[in-house]
Amino acid sequence: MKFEAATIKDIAKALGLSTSTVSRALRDSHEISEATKKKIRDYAVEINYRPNPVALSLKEKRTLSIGVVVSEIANTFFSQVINGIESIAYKNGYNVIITQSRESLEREQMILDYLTSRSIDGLIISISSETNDFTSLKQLHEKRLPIVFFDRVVEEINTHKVITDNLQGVYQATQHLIQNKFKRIAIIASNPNLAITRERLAGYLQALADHKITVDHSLIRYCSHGGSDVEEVEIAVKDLLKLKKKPDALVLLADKITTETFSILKREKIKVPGEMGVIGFNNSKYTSLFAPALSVIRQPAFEMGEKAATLLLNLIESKRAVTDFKLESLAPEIIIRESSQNSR
Amino acid sequence: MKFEAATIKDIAKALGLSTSTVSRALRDSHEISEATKKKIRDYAVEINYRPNPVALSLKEKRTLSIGVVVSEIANTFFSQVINGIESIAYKNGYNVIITQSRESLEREQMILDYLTSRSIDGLIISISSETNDFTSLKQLHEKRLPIVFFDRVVEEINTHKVITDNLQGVYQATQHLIQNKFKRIAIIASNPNLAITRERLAGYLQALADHKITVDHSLIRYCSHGGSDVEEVEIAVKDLLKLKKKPDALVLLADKITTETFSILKREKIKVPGEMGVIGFNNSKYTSLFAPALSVIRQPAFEMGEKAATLLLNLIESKRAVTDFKLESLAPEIIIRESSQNSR
DNA sequence: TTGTACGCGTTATCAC
DNA sequence: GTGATAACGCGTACAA
Repeated sequence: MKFEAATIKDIAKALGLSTSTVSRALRDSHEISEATKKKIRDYAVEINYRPNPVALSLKEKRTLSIGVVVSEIANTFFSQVINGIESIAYKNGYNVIITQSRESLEREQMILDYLTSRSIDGLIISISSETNDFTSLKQLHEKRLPIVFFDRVVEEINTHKVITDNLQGVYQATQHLIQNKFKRIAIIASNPNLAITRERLAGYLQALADHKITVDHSLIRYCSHGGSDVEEVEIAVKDLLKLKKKPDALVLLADKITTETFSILKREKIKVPGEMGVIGFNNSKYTSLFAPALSVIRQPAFEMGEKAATLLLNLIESKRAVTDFKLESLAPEIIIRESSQNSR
Repeated sequence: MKFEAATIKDIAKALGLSTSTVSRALRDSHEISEATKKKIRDYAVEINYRPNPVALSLKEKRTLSIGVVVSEIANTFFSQVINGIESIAYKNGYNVIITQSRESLEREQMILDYLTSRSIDGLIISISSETNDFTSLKQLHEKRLPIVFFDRVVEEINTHKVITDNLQGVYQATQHLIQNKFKRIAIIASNPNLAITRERLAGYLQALADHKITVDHSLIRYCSHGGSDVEEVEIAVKDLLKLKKKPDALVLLADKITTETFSILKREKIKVPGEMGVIGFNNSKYTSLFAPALSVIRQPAFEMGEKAATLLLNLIESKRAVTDFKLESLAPEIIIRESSQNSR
């Protein structure tokens, strides 16, 4: 079952003209007489002619579409980034093909293989938490596929990158807890493979150092799937709760880890913030409706998407090879609500 | 800046063969000798040859991609549906192009125009809340573009449709409130243009009728943008609160209306469920973390996506014109939590 | 001002 | 068993 559409040929035949005349008329070439142009245009409208983008792509070796790879669309942060990307892309006549790696390296490879077999002009990607092998991304980069990283970037690949100032965000969050008299601040991080995990941890460590608090390594936990595996969060939280010297506050370094942890604490009837102060990364509006309302580190997701898309379109449309790559670091927003206010 | 990839021609030239031989060898045709095949295959692997999907599309008049139009990706319900669509599409070698109408008829038209100018093989759509003119969808349908509707379907267009059993869902939710001794149950609906709005309202009305409660039309409100316009929800809620005979419970007929209303009640310090019982459509996991935990009507979103995609692929791949169209109606899940439990 | 011929990458058809 | 050619739809260099 297929639906057929009109082509230039159809117009040419119907009007007794050649395809080139029709083509030129439709592109408003000055070498076509107004009379013919009008005739052709009118007929084109009449039969609702649309140029075939596939034929154009083949000819011009571009598809006017960009690929986006995120770990999960349903994650608010990513869907907001995608909104940003989309808004810029559409404005510039580009299509956006969105795909999800679901935190799997294997799926990410498949997607990259598929997308880049020539059906996209450029790529915007936040790598999966599993990804520790960048050869296929490197190959694509060497083949000069325009790539922009955001959020989970690959440090070793030299191209545009858009991130949140992760270190600052976590530094401020941790400092906020310290100033609220929390004494044993634990942290649950995502996969240590990821550069953002290391940066975020650095913010935590620096805040402790600046406030002359010695690091207790038993208070640092990792979730290698960034919280998308519910059990790993459960293990991390319960391990912390089992410690002889329990933490009295938590910094949570990924959206899913944050909500999952909050849910576990609720289930375990741990009072927040009474027994446990909580602040964590999360981009959902819903966290303000939690009880207690959740303090969060919020990333400027929409803006990140806009920036990433703008940079990518620059790369795609630049005539010569770009060598001056930017690292855009946007300030996160620290939203203090009840969950991190120590009443002691 | 562009990246070039190997073509059949390159292989042919390098090996001193014709393009047709190479093409046949790569498709494992029996009319090519094993020796030649091996030589060609090895070289193809060596230079990492990938067939150009654009050329294939042009030749085969299909793009192996399907378009999806939703009002907003960031809406959990839609992102879950998209997950379902994606899972089926990828399994069958199809690409998914996701777009957002942002509840705007104009944007929806643009998207349809763009997508269907031949760059997709089929369409899965949940129309925008503004859409009351279906001519362009009808035209596409007449041109035999395979279309599957989900959620917000167009009744007048005869094709596959996947919906939740909206009437039942709202019926049960309303009945639950009645059984919990709520006496004045108000309802905030989405745009009355939408078939789902009418169905959902019918569920409410039927539940009232079955329990011999007379309908009070002052308790029925509409949000024409489905709650994506914050103010319209604010107006609806405040109007209800201003009534001389205030409602003591609310049924909310769209995801955004639900969370927005909840947020307003919280801000206005209306006790839920003490002063106002609440139940509404919502697909986010987060609602269980609200205080009070929110009772919801949950749609089987992932499954809806799977079903819609499966039906669409059937349409696309069917040899003859399909005339037997299905209306799949999936059961919603009514999740009772605190917000709808009357303690009186 | 308009028409002819070619190429983008691939495969089907026909020829050798 | 392999090669040449046409076709998919479009735009453009070259011809007229």
